[in-house]
Amino acid sequence: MKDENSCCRLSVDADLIKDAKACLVKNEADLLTQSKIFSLLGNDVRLKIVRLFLEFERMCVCDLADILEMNQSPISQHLRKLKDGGLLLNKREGMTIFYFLNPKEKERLERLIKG
Amino acid sequence: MKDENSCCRLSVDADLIKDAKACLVKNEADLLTQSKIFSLLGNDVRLKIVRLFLEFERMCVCDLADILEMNQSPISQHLRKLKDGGLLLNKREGMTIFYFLNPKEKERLERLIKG
DNA sequence: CAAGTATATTAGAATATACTAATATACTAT
DNA sequence: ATAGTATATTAGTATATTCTAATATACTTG
Repeated sequence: MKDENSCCRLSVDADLIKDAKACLVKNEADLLTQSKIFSLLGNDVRLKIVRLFLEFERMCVCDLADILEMNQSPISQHLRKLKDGGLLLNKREGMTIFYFLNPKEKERLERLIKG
Repeated sequence: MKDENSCCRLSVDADLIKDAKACLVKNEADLLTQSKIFSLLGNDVRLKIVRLFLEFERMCVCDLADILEMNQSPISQHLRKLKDGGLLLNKREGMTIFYFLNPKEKERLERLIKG
């Protein structure tokens, strides 16, 4: 009789299993943060947006709609996700709401995207 | 009358739009590759799997099922995606199919995940 | 070859994602 | 205040994702 998920080698690798579990627990805190960021950058429209902000200081929704040749609504929705995820901030100036990289995340994003 | 997506500042920022479009075109090639990798790492189970492979040379499906306390089937499905995405390779040895990092991607993954 | 085992695949359900189209909000400026 | 404009939000639809449960595959080994 064997565990539903385990093959017969279980006893041999008991140490690996234990060590690996410990390894995950140790990194649990930032793992979810990290996967959240990856999933934000895992959409090509959002990745384009973030890449643009690495080159161009600040842009408004309709700048991006023009650049990406998309409607304003989906751009706005992506910007919201990026803002909710902490990657972007925004600031109104007159009629325009400018978005820009959250300075706290800029270095990380540069590292992730530009290498 | 105005373009559906554009606000009245369009003419002012014509250069930005042009430069930004050029910027995207220049990076188009690796942008999709990059967003594909990010989306693979944007799932917390897959991120855990890849992190584990950065610490432990090679593991089989049921190692991972034990470690992550998940059924074999979803693990197998995630491994397939990681393999299809070029991040993992595998090799049968006796009864066991071992997965391991694709050496061509190891450095990139280390950079992305460990910083 | 036959039986057993590790792994892969499939179908299906629940949920999440990303768009369109329409509308609401919040500000500006006369 | 009123009208106008930039942006945000909502409802709805099509598609994608991720799991479970069941089954198929491919190998090993007696």
